[in-house]
Amino acid sequence: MDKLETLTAFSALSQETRLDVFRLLIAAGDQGMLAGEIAQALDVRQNTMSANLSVLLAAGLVRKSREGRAIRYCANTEGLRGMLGFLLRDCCGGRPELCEPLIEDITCSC
Amino acid sequence: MDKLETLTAFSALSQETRLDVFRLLIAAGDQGMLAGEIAQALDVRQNTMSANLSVLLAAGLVRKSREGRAIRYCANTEGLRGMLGFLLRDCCGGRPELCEPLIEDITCSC
DNA sequence: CAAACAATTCAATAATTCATGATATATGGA
DNA sequence: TCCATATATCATGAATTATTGAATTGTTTG
Repeated sequence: MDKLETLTAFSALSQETRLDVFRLLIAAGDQGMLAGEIAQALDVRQNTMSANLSVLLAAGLVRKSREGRAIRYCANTEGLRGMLGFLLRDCCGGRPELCEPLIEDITCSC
Repeated sequence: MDKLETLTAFSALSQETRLDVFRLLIAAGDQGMLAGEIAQALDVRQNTMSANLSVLLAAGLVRKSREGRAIRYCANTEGLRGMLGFLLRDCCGGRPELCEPLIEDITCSC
């Protein structure tokens, strides 16, 4: 993850609806949610939600897959991990081996 | 850390100069850096840097302390921790005890 | 193939954010 | 007190971002 990707990810999460979506998808776990379900759960219009989901997708924070005529979205913990990795890369006096294991663990494949 | 604070923190880190500053301060560790040093290191005008430092301060991501006529800024890992905590609060099917220890550890008091 | 449904894209407006120049505040030293 | 240094604030204009209504694409069912 480079600086631009990290900025894009932070920018994506700095908007209320998108933060709500990401947290919802984190809570939903591996099975994710359909776009329509997400819009309904958060009481946001369909096209607004679609635009916000595209932003999260472009930021690498969610993944999508078609399911019949609906589209399923899942949180992409890989993206979150990359973001934290870039942010904290030099946090231990340039010895990343001290922090990287924690960053690996935090993204909850638990 | 509530939703508004989290949004403020993400917003603060979604701007290139501020992301650079935060990473610089993370790397600088406990001793932090003077406002002028930061501006010089990143080649940013004094008033622009001051405005950006205020944003980081308001977001709880840095702390400041006066030192003679200069002002020293340090990364505030507490703020980062809160942000991640809010983001991942429900990541383990509502069993925070699975993730919170990791979130505690990640902010590198190492 | 046509109708219904799910989601996306487009164009336009409204709101927010950013850097800048000028000015102001605060501290230390002569 | 007067000046120099270090940082912060203010007002402005330029650029970016968000939401909306309307139109469009892709999918399933009859």
